[in-house]
Amino acid sequence: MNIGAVAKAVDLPVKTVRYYADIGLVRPAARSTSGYRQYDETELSKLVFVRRARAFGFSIDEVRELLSLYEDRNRSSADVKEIATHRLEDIEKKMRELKALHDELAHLVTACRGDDRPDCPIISRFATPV
Amino acid sequence: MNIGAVAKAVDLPVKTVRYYADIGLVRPAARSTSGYRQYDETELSKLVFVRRARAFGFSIDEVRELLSLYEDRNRSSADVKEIATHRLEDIEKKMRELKALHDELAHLVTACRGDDRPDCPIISRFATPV
DNA sequence: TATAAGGTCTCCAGCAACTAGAATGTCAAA
DNA sequence: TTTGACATTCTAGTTGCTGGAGACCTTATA
Repeated sequence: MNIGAVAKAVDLPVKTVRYYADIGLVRPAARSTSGYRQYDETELSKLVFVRRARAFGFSIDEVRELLSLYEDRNRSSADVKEIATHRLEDIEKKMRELKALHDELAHLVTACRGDDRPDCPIISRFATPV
Repeated sequence: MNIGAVAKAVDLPVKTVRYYADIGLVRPAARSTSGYRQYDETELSKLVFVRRARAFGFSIDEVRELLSLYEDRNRSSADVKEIATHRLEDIEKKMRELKALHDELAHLVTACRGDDRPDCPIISRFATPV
């Protein structure tokens, strides 16, 4: 299977598949005589796995780790759970920060009249000392 | 005021202040004979302004725009409100996505026993077809 | 068989917003 | 005077791709 077909099948851009090959995340099974990357089912599964994990916000390094667990028949679910739990904590932290940001900005937007006059609490909030 | 003192005063790394000067976001008021960047109160205010706006997730380009509004005595609050409102929408969208991600991952983490056995719904979730 | 279209290759560059480090220059105090 | 802290410029790295150039390969159609 050539890279174009693979990309279509796993719903990733060709460039990305090539990139994953370059960084050794998911290498093609082989190369054709003319140098084309050849993939088969095993790699397709891995690429889908990677796409999913990436969509969950796992970094490439985390995906690499997850992938090795996925490939390892002896992996324990504890290892996986630990990585996922860390990610969950990151997400929760980010959510809290985003919430705080949102609330303050929403407050400012509400307070700003949005007319022709220059007075605006949003600008003031950024300008006034801590 | 030299860059080190400025950085301390506005609570930004020296490198960042230099970077902001390089990209023309906040330029020093002058250079000393030996080439040192010289800042005064005006730039300090702007740098604080930039730090705050960045902390709110505004991109450098948005900050640039905000900064020009901030500098312009004739700006209308409507302009500012529009930029802020867009940012607010971005934040809300991101929050929704993060929430969805969080809930699914939390579900998976809960479902994963986290013991020595390899069975793990987190891995399965990434591995099974859409 | 020739040719055109489209797929693939490698390599280089760039995105955002810094950050790190090297090599060098300047300044103030002991 | 010499040390040490600070400053300068420059290059390159970070993350995770993405775009383009120029060249080669494959397939279909005329």
